[in-house]
Amino acid sequence: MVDKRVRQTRIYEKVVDEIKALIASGSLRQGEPVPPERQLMEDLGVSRSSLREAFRVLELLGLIESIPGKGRFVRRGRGEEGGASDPRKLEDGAILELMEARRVLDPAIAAEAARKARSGDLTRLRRVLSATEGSMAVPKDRAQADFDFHLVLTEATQNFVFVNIVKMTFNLIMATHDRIYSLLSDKDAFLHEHQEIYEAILNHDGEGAARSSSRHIERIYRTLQEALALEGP
Amino acid sequence: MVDKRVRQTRIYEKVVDEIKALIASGSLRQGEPVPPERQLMEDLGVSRSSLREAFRVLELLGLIESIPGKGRFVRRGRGEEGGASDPRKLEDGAILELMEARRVLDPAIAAEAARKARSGDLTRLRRVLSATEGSMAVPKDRAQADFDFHLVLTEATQNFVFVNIVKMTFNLIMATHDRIYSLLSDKDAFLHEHQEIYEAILNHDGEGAARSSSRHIERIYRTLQEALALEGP
DNA sequence: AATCCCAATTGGTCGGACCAATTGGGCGGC
DNA sequence: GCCGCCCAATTGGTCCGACCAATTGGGATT
Repeated sequence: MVDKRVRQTRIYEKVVDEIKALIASGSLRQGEPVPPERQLMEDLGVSRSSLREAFRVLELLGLIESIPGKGRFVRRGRGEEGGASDPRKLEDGAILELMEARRVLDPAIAAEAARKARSGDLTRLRRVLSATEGSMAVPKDRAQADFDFHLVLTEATQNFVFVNIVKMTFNLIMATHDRIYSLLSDKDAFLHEHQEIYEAILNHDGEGAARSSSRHIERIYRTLQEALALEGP
Repeated sequence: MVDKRVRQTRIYEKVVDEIKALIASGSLRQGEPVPPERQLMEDLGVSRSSLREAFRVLELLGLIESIPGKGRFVRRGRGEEGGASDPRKLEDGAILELMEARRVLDPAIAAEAARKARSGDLTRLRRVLSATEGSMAVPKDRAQADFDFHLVLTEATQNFVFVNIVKMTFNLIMATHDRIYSLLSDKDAFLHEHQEIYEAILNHDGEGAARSSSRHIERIYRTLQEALALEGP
């Protein structure tokens, strides 16, 4: 009998969701302090350890900031200094921050990959491209395809720092902001742009790869910006 | 005199980088189990709590999988299944790779910081600069000063992805290669370049900040290249 | 030989303790 | 009365010890 057991939910995951819900509902507003650990233990009925593991995650997601001796604070969203912004904007802000980082990174990585790629890397890129042509219907598959392509691309740079960074950012995207790929529905554009990047790399054209990659991420960025603006209250 | 330390690195962050280094160096291979918590506590000399917070992060980054009752395992990356994963030692090559990543990142971060910095960020930058003027004698202090400056600079971008990236890459430097800073002895150049970046940010001059940052990192890159070449075989 | 059972191992959770940084209020000096 | 210093309370960071649940492997039983 195959073991179908689903992974049990850890307590810290529940806490993460509860805090995220508190932020989304407006109970915790941007810049405001989160109740201290010792009080939350009581309110949520969990131990301090679980609480702290949850906050480690929330920090990494860019939702919470911890300051020893002071407290934890809901991070301020983008730009909007003036008060009363939609609480929902916080997670949206995190998504846009992710994309802004990629606007810088992706073209540079593509250029470096074009310079450094070996034949084995090209083969693997080709394989990823053809493998994902048919499997981009569901948002989850699009996310996976995008991740696969960019990871293989990054590994072609043979720079472990880039690889670490890409793994990290994409995992952040896929772990918690899977909403992104339901907003990005144009699979043909995805495939075509990836193809374009691949061809530039095939020709060892660093500048071309950077340009294609830049167009790719700029389109995604604009699309997300518009989609998130539309969703507003 | 007050301790000028601007920021202390959390223990779990160091653990995260040590584990990442173990994976990158090939000491821990994909699919293989990570040593159990109770043994790692001893090996790394940290408490189980810090260890567990580190693994929460490594899980979120997709590097580790935890299975209760069994153990923790290095997750298989999607790009590199074909075996032959050339695990390189984290040595001189890694230093240069780190610097190549910074050649791309630092100017972009400086430019973004120039656009986004608020008065509080400028104050903190000034404080870091003046605090480190006198404390760059020992290599370890130079490393700390460089880290502090770049971290505060990055936090001025108010982009948590950049902050995460910088924390990780710099911690990687300091954990495994404080040797870098014994090769970089020109403390006046360091200070002057940091000062220059600061002034560009003060004027909200994105392009200027990027140029200064680029000069800074290029000098470091060249210096390291020469130093490592001299040390060579 | 096959099966069952139990003890050891491992991650998950809890509670308590202490440290370091920050903060705010009260006390003392002016 | 005002200013400044100091201390106690608060808060996150770290460590330690304990117990639970799931898994595993080997030995005892059948």
